[in-house]
Amino acid sequence: MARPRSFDPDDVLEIARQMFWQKGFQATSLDEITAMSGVAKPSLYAAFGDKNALFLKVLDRYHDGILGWAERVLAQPGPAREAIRQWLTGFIPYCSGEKGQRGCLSINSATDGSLDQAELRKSIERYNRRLEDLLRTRLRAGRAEFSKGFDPDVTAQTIMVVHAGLLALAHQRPDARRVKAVIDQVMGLLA
Amino acid sequence: MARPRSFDPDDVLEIARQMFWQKGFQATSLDEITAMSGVAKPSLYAAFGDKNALFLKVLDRYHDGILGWAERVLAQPGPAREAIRQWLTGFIPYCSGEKGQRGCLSINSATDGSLDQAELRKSIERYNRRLEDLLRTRLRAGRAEFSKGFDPDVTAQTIMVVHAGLLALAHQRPDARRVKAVIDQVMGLLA
DNA sequence: CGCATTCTGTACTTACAAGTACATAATGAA
DNA sequence: TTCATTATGTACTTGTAAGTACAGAATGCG
Repeated sequence: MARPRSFDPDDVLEIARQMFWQKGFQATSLDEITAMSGVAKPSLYAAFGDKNALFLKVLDRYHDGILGWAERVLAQPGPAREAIRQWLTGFIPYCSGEKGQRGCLSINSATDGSLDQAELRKSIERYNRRLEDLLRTRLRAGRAEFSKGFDPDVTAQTIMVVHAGLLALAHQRPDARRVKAVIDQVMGLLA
Repeated sequence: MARPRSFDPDDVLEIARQMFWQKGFQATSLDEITAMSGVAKPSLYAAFGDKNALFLKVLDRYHDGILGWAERVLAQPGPAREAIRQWLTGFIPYCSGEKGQRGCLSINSATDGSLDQAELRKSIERYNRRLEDLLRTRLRAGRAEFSKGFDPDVTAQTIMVVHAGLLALAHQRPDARRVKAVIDQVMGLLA
């Protein structure tokens, strides 16, 4: 009944994700996204709303990707300890070397002073809460593995902090072995 | 022999620090700094160079402040364990509640896509290295307090990661008690 | 006092990015 | 085929911020 869209919104979101992740929200212009995607600005506005709204969609997509992976890894059978170690270890490629330079889109965006802070914080908070829930649930389920004084709630928080710290320091492109050594040491808390 | 400067550069750096910290590099305009400081743009350019250079001076000042404090706290007599606990605990006001929202200027700036990344990374790297050196030195000096397998080098890295993680998550304004609980748990690694 | 020198304030240029007006193209339905 | 409807592309407006030209003010020195 009307002219169909000539592009796949998911493709554009994927391109925008890479660009926002690489350069940040503010430093990425819609003109650049237009150039990379081949989709003109009025179409972007029609499909996604303004730049803020586009970014929030990109961020949700990013969050969903990480959460999906976390669910898969943390749902594994076997000791909670090993599931969590594997989850943390999986971030090493994103926390070290050249690829680490861009850090984490979620953490990065929290500082961008031109984003709508209210919406942004809600999105990030939801993401952090879900991630922490996954960790806590797994730790509680594996309680039998740990000593009597073990506190799964605080430990889940601590792992979140370590995870955020590794990604915050990733911009410095640390050596992968050092990152691994830190993870190994932190795993000592799961006892 | 010429007209003297009518403002104190340190005052301007202090004002700029607050503004950059609150809103980020890109979102803070020189016009705003002019308005807050009462110093006109040509004077800013003459005194500090362009916006990048001004920011780097502000960042160095910020780094020096934290390093100075860390040196004081970590040079304390007594157990290394307590010195480090006190150092970490001292960040709680900056990692929680309303004041935590702005996070850490150093971590925040690492993501800003419009800064000169080369100079910026050098500055941050120097800062991180010096901080880690302070921690490592103190841990090595207090070796007698710890068990035989204790690794002061990796532990210094881990503390850096936890520190960065707390400040990265600070934007979500977590509860101070939760932050403290995480620190307490991490202190368990110093044994 | 008069002069060289450096700072200050106003007002400007330039560049770039967000968002939009409008004419046109592509579809499904009647 | 014709129309209603929605997408597209060009070109525009608007706002804002970085950086600067230039005239004038404030100092020390001779």
